[in-house]
Amino acid sequence: MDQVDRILAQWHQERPDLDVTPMGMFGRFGRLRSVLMSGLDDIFRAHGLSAASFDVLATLRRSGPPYALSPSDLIAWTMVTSGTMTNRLDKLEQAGLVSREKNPEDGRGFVIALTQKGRDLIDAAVTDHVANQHRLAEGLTGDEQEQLDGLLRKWLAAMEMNDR
Amino acid sequence: MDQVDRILAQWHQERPDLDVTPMGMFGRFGRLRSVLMSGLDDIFRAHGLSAASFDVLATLRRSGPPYALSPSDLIAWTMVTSGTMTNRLDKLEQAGLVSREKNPEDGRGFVIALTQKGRDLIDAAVTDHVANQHRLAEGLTGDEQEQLDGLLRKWLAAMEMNDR
DNA sequence: TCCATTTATCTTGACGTCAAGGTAAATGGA
DNA sequence: TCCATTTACCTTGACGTCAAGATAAATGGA
Repeated sequence: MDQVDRILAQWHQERPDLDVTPMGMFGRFGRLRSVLMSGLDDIFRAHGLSAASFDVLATLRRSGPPYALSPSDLIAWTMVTSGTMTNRLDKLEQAGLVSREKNPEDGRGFVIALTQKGRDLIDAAVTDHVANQHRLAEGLTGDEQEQLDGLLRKWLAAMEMNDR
Repeated sequence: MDQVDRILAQWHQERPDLDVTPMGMFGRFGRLRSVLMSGLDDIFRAHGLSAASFDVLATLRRSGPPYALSPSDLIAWTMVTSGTMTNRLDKLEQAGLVSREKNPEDGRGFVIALTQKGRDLIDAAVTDHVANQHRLAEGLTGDEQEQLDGLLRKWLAAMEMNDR
C-alpha cells in the first residue's frame, strides 16, 4: 500500500463509476521518474552540469571524432525545440565547454564542437553517470531490469506508431 | 532497433570501457514518459487545464466532501514546493475554480475549496482523463500492464527506501 | 506570561522549456 | 537568372518549477 494506492482508494470511494485500473501504473511511472531524475541529477551537479547540458555534451561525445555536430543534429538527437537548443548552447559556450563556429559550407549554419575542456568533463561525467545508473537500477534484479526494459520498449514503439 | 538502441551503439563504439546496459531502460523510460505526458496533456488542454492545475483540482475532488484542503495538505499530496503551490492556487483562484479563504481555526493558514465551477470541471475532466489513460495503455496487453505496474511498484519502493 | 522555536504560506529570482515569429542563406523550378 | 520557398538558427514572451528567504501566527517550556 503506497501513496499511489491511497490515491486510487480515494477515487474508488468518490467516483466508483470510474475504472481507474491504469491510473496506478501512470502514477507510479510519474513518481518513479521524479526520484530517478533527482538521483541522476546528483551526479550531473557534482560535475557542474544539469541534465540539459549533460545531454548536449554526451550527444557530441558519443557522435565520435571530431566531436562536432550542427545545432540541427543536436536538436534531432535530443528532441528539444530550436529555442531550447540555442539556450543550452549559449550556456555551454559561455562555460567554455563547446565552441560555436560558422559552418564554412553553409552560411546559415553553425558547427558546435566539444572543447578539450568539454571533452575531459563529459568523459569523466559519463563514467560516473553510468556507474550511477547501475546503482539506481539495483532496486530491481537483472532479470527484472530486462523485463522492464522489454515492456518499456514495446509500449514506446506502440506510442510512436500512433504519432504518425 | 529504436533511437535508444542507436544511442547505445554509439556509446559502445566510443566508450567500450563502459557497461551501458541500464542506459537503455533509463532512456526508454524518459522518452516514454515524454510521449505519455503529451498524450495526457491533450485531454487537460481540452478542458482548459494543465497537468499542474488538473493535479490540484483532482486532489481536492478525490479528498471527498467538502472538497477542501489546506495548501499544506495539497503540497503533501502533490509533492511540489510551497512556492509552486502558491503559484498554482493563484491561477486556479483567478480562474474561479477554487476559493481561498482564511482558516478560521489557524490564522497562519488557508482553506482551499473547489467552487461549483471547479467541481463540475474536474468531474468532467477526470472522466475523460481516465478514458484517455485506458486508451494510452492499449499499447500493452492487460497482463503486460500488470507486470509493468508490479515492476514500477517494486522499484519505486526500493528508491523511496533509500531516501530515508 | 514570555520569548524562542516551529509552522504555514507567500515572495523573489533563477532555470529550463516551448510556441510563435523573425532573419538570413540556400535551393530549385520557371 | 530569378524569386518563391525552404532551411537553419535565434529571439521573445509566457509557463511552471525550485531554492532560499521573508512574514506572521501558533506553540511550548522556563
